[in-house]
Amino acid sequence: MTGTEVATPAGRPPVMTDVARRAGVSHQTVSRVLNGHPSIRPETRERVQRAIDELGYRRNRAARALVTRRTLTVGVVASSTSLFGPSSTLHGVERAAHAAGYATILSTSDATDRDGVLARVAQLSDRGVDGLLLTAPLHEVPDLREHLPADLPTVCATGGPVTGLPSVHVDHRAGARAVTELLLRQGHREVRHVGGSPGWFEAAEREGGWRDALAAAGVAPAPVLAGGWGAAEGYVAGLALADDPATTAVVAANDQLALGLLRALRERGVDVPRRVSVTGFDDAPESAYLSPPLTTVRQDLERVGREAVGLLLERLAGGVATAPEHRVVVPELVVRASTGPPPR
Amino acid sequence: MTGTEVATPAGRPPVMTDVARRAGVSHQTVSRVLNGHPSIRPETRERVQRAIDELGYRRNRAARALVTRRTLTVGVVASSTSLFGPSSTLHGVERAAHAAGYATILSTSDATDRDGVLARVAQLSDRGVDGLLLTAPLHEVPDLREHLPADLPTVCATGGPVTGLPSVHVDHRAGARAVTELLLRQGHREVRHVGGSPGWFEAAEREGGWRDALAAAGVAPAPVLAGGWGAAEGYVAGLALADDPATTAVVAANDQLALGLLRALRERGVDVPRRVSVTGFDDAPESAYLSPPLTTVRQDLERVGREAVGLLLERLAGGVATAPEHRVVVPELVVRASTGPPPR
DNA sequence: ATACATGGTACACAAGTCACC
DNA sequence: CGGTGACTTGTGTACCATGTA
Repeated sequence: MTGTEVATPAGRPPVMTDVARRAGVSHQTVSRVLNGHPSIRPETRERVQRAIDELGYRRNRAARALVTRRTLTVGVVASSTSLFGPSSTLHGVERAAHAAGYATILSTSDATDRDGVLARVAQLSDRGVDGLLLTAPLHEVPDLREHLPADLPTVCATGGPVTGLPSVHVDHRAGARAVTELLLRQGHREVRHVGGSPGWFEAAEREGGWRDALAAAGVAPAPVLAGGWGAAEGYVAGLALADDPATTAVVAANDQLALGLLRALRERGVDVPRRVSVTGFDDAPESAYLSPPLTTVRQDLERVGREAVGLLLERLAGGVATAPEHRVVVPELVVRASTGPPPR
Repeated sequence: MTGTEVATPAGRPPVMTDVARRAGVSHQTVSRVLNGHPSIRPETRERVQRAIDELGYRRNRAARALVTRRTLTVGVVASSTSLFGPSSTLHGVERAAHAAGYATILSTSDATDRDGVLARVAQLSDRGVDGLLLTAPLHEVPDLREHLPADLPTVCATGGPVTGLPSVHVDHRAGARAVTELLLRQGHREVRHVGGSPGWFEAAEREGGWRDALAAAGVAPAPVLAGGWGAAEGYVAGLALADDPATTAVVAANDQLALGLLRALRERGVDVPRRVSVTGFDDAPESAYLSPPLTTVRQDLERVGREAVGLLLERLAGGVATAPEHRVVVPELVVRASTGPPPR
């Protein structure tokens, strides 16, 4: 912290015995002070502490890790970290882990690629992380559990529950159902859907929620428009929808898609929300400032990250492998100006 | 990788001597194989390798770090990781570091807070990272160099050059000058500026570039509108500008601000670009899909991250402290439909 | 005789911990 | 309370002796 490198006369960074010598105590006593052993006279403790400060002594992490078999590090395997969702989750993870004294090693794996993810996991395991947090889309790997190191506590913060692993996830289905129901309530007789990237649990669940709501209302779902997570895909879908006079409402799988949709509809002179209502999913910070402000579903992803870390810390502390717990975070409908009753 | 935990008969994970025993060689030979020592018979090498595979042996990172004094880990101190800019840089950093065999420990420090950053640095240093990469806004710390651990290779990937440290940064000034010049060329007699968050080098430099261009054209700069990095601040600025008939062009310090501006102007019935031209900075993925598509400045931040890692790796390998190098990444003007000639 | 390939031993790295006084 | 000494964690490595080609 001071920048000036305090060291022993010998020139090398101080070690525990240097502290002991300086404080006039033994190796053992310094260790007791450092690890909060009860039977240490306050005066001794203070003398040791002073020696530590004067020498600028810092415990060597590697040596501790070697003997304690703990690194106070958790590995995080994530994908698509440039997207708003994943990056929010990661932020929550990093903060919560840091607050608990753990560092996070992030390893991004670009694809929905099972072997890629497993390779990252192996690398992190080799690095000696105490636990593992997965946020990559993994629903395609039903036997994931068997492919992970058995002795490495692991939790998921993904789109949905993962077989055999504790996980935290948002109830995307409920969120999508809620927006769709909103539109139906406002009088729309048909609601279209622009899907997220194939292979993502989030995409499948949101589509599922949309279907659920339609089914409950007795409306037959029109074909899903092939999508993705970006504005470009939304734009393409929007151009297609603009030419269809029957369309009065569109549920997009995320806000970026909705942004692209809005652009395409405006370009074609289709008024939102008077002729077509549009909704998103995520509530990205800028979605309140689109034209018109976007009706969407807010999901507290930082909380998902926090809770996932909490779950992991429980495993790290408890040691006992209780049944895998699945925590569900409920999203919240945010109604803005991009939705309204259909034209008559 | 297999998930089945291969271990010695004793039940504990295999260590080097287990491999040696199994291969019928010595401790020393295994080590030589592992570290690529030249004088090893191919046949022996193979026998050792087979033993390693059969036992599922993995070298213990902590033990290696203890003796080699290298962890193959770099620490990254970042702030505002939820913003598009920082998160792009981080992505480049993570990928480049991973490709070079280094893991990254991310430590986010929320504020433009010098002590906060230094605390993160100290924690990472204690963790035994081999090098440090700073992406937090740090121009306020002219004597930063003296406050950092002297023996820890450190580079910056920030808004601008940092005294005494190697760094990679985008030439924000040139970027801002280029957009401003574009507007002047198109005939605008006055160009306003909505600034970024105070305390950020990026914000200061972009404002500087705007001023430079105006000065070169002999135009007196109107007061900067207080800003930030979010759409909300842009919206506020936009409401103020909408009422000013003299305003025909606005340079925003980033795309989010521009998005807020567009929203406010549309709300007030001000046509973009026919009455007012608007530009951003960043070229976020969705900026091509705003209405109208945003003229902006693209900066290759992933490259900034990559190059910063490259600089760091040089220091880690070379050892020799050459003069701090500053690499500058030149941004690129992206002209879209949000700009045009002023109304006559 | 001269490389090369390997074994054996010993110690270092820095901290944690146990038994005993 | 706290000192002493010995031993542990898993690798890296220097040194020196061997054996083989």
